[in-house]
Amino acid sequence: MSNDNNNATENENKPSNFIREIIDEDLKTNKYEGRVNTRFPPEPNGYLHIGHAKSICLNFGLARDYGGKCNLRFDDTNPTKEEQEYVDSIKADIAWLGFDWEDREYFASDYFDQLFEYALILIKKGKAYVDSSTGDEIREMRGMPTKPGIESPYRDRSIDENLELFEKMKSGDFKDGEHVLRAKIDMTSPNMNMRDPIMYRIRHASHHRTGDKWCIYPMYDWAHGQSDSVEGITHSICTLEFENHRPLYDWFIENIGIYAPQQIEFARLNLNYTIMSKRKLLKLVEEGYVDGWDDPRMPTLSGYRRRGYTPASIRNFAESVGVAKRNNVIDVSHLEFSVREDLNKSAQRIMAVLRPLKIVLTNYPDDQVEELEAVNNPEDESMGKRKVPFSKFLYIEKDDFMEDPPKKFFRLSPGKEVRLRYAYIIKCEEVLKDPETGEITELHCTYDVDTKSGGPASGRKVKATIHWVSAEHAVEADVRLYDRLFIHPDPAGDKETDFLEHLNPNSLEHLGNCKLEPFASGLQEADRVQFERLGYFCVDSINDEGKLLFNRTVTLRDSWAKISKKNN
RNA sequence: UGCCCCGUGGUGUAAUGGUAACACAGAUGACUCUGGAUCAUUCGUUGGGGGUUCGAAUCCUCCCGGGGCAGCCA
Repeated sequence: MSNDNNNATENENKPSNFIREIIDEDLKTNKYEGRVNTRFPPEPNGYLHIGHAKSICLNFGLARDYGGKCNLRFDDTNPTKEEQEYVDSIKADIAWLGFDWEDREYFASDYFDQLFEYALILIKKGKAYVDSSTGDEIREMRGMPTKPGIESPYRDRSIDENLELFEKMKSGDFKDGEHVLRAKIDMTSPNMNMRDPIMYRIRHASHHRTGDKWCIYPMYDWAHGQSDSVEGITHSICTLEFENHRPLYDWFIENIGIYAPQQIEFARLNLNYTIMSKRKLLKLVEEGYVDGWDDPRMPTLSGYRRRGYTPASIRNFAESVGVAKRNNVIDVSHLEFSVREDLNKSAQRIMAVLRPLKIVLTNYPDDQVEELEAVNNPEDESMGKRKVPFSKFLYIEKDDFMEDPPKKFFRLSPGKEVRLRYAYIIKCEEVLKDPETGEITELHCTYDVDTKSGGPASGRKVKATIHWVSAEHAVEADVRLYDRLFIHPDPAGDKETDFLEHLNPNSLEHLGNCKLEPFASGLQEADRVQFERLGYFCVDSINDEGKLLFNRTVTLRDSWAKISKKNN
């Protein structure tokens, strides 16, 4: 049932975008000998989220469509934040999304030796120097966006002295922070990134891959472009905040004198009612506001996977949001549309009663059980049919009965009729209540024998058809319903308010007494089904007693919900 | 307030000097043994001023608005 379409080869709806235009132009002018080589460069300091999915689909999609390649490269230049666990999860998530980096799995740390050699070149050219100022001093001298910086007193050290000090930095003669290697560019540049940016810092920290081999680590700016260059990347696609880094990216490559890829920036994906910052997501995980990186309420790929999203639905979503340079906030309804569209075509239907209300069919023979035929998926005839047992004692959804219904309520109420899906039309004759609490405990109904589905009078129309489960045959299950994690459309938008204050206290509801038709007993972990009239659900796990636990992926579109909301 | 980027319906994205389009969302209706799906209809937009042009969302210019940059983070 979990037949994930796990190759992202389908030619989904793909409007052009400015990046494709750049590539088209480069191909026309033969700028890179007709090559297209992109890369997806995550830092292994957290789990991938839906924003990364956009970048993955973009980079791998471009490579696929232009007959090029896309590398996976871990940008692991900061040993204090990075872990193997994240490397593993990132690879798993990309593979799940349906993309294949083949044998091109690289790490910035693969290039530490090469980067060191490049640094030597710049030092020898008099274009890099060891600065022995403190962090505070460097910050001070950098100036402000509106004010030029001033040059460090160490800026004019001799090449020999720089060479010697840099070697000593590498060999561990200094403590953290004693020196840095800086590029000698222009302390008065209006672009802060060009004010003698730091290339290396001393960090006596163990790296998840290089261990204790290094105690100097390259900064992002010093590592990224050169890594691109070494790999022969043609189009180095990154997000908008790196726009001001491009002159530096180009400067390093030009001054070392190596192959020059082209950096292109696009607007990252933002979704309302959630956050995308890895730092904040980490906080939710570490402080227990969610169950982990893969909590189904998280915007992580592992969260969506556990929630029941299909890879194709996320790919389609990522394609449909487009690529541009303007900041954007996408409404979650786009994402929800994307899963529903996919699951509607593929999901097995079953009947499930989440909040059971007992029904007795007073005129139905006591011991009779009928096997009724039900359609597995009305959108896909090839999925066939199944049998559903019907008997005198049934459960229906509490929401499907109202003792005192409003105008447009079409479902069951005293004296009214509804059709039980695939079964009979029934009529509510009597409402039984708990004498203490007044709570409705049971409904006595009669059924109309002639109205059996497919039978002679089955054409008789009633306003509504509701789902049901035979009490004696019901499979017990737990179900988790999810709502948005935050009540605020932009939880992190207001710098004054802690984003945690916008958490939705009702983002998770656990239902422990759900009744499912017998078909459910054959379900496996990660299987996705539609509970008719309710939504799409995914098997989270099955406990030792064999009891199923479901996560609700997304509700069905629900026009009644809108009507009843309007009435309130 | 130095530099860089960006302003197209409620949201996102197209239109690349020639009728402003597509999707989502909303509304209405048809159909329906899922108030689902499907189908039809509908709502609504080029931030503002000036300029170039037969013709401007598109080119120029000024203004306004939004975002980014002051980590030894990426």
